[in-house]
Amino acid sequence: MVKSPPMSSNPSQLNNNGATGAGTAASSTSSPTFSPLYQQIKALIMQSLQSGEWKPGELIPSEVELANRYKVSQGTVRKAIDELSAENLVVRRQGKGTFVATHHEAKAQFRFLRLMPDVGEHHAPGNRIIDVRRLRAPAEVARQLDMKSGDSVIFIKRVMSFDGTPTILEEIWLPGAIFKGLTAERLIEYKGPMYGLFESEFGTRMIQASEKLRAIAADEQVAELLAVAPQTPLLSVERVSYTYGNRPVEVRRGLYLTERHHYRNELS
Amino acid sequence: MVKSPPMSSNPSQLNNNGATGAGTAASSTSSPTFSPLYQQIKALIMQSLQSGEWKPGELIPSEVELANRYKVSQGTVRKAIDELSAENLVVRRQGKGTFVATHHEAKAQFRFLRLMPDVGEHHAPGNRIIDVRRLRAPAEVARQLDMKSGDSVIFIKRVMSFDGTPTILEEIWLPGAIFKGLTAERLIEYKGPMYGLFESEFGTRMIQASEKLRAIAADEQVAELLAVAPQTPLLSVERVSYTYGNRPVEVRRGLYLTERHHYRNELS
DNA sequence: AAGTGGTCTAGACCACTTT
DNA sequence: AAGTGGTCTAGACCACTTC
Repeated sequence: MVKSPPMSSNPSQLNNNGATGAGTAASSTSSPTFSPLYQQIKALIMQSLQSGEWKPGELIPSEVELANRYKVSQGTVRKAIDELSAENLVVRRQGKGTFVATHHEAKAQFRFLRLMPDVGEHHAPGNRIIDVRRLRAPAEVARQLDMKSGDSVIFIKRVMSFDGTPTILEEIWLPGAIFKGLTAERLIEYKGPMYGLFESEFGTRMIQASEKLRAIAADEQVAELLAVAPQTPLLSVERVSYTYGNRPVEVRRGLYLTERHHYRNELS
Repeated sequence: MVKSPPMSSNPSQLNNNGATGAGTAASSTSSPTFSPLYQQIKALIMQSLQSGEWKPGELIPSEVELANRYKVSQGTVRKAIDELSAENLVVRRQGKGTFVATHHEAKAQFRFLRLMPDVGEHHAPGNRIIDVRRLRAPAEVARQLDMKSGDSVIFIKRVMSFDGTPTILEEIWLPGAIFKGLTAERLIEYKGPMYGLFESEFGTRMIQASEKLRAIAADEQVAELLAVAPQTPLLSVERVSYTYGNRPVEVRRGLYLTERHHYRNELS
């Protein structure tokens, strides 16, 4: 007599385990792994993001609409979107809706560029493309990109300048299969962050990255490109970037001149 | 006629704006700033953490109990604790309860130590205390600690070793008023992370930190302490640590030898 | 006025832990 | 069996945006 819960129809093909309440583990029989409903919804939404059903910058369906589509309550959809929002995959705007996150925004610009000027503001960097070519992946790069050694990759070498001072020398490797049409011209003429170009022109959105930092001494070739003395200490930043599903799609090795800049990191 | 919501008594001195529903902005009149109920609850809980009503490692009252205390629903308390958990101020354990986070845990150890060995696991570091003394705060340190130049600070200088290899040279400044009884003996005899000592013996818990990284060259004094050649490139890490209420309570300048280690950072 | 995300409540059931 | 956090639902009202 204690119970008279409202009871809606069971979510179609989702693994909800009967009743109104929630549940994590298996209930009836079979099936190896179960997860909370909102995690399943989250995974479904992420699939739609990955497949391009909703593109960067676009509005995704409202919470009510998604709740109807997936046959769950709005609160469950809400919790799923909460996590996607916390992971910077979508952006919520009160009164307007929920949008697919994009690298074409002033806000998202510096999420992947942690080098800050010691004093003053961040200006738009200069971008000098030194080299773009197609080559066979070196063993170490292939390993990091989860490719076979010798597979085709696009290689980019460039120098970024701040206030006219060469500051970052970067080498970038990208899977050739994904970034087939990428040329030096396209990189030079493109205004804005490189990840914006990748997202718009190649349908590949970087959503996470892992960096290893070291201090090294500039060799002669590097010193010349950065216009500093050989042996100048440089901050070495080796990055592997990932797209949906933790698929590695970029290796980037940067050398940062830190005489008037620093790499900012918040520990929390 | 559309409404017959359940309606509980109004939360005592909290700024709930009538009715069952929520609300952010002002409703009736007066009062300058408002915030969602769960934010107010979060602030109240944080006060209890800061005041030491619930100490690190201890169990805090259950969600139901807190809901009764603050005269709000369990869901509202839940959302408050969700955020505290996301900020690593508390740790939830299903079936057991919610605990105040502590630096005395294997898990929390490496939240503030990002230097990782290139290969293999992290071993317990050796800790050689070079100097501990009381002195007047240099201008720059005073500024970072929000103190007056010349105020009393505790100064610590130490070298940490991994696998017997000197790897980190650190200088640390702490407000003298807070860390009065801190001696070299105490630092040497203490086993475990320094932040655990600060938390247990001085009632000051570091909850957040901000770091600036640079590459520099070792001078002769540094080179000798780290047993490397002068001019060896080192990773300079300047940290300001904060306790509750964003109060800065530590300045730390570290020089990391990155020949067999790297500073790991996840961008997400 | 209608639609969207944001807050709050109440109640139910679940999984996990301890008694 | 009792208590705790974890999930799910339904419904109400709010603030913000657009029509």
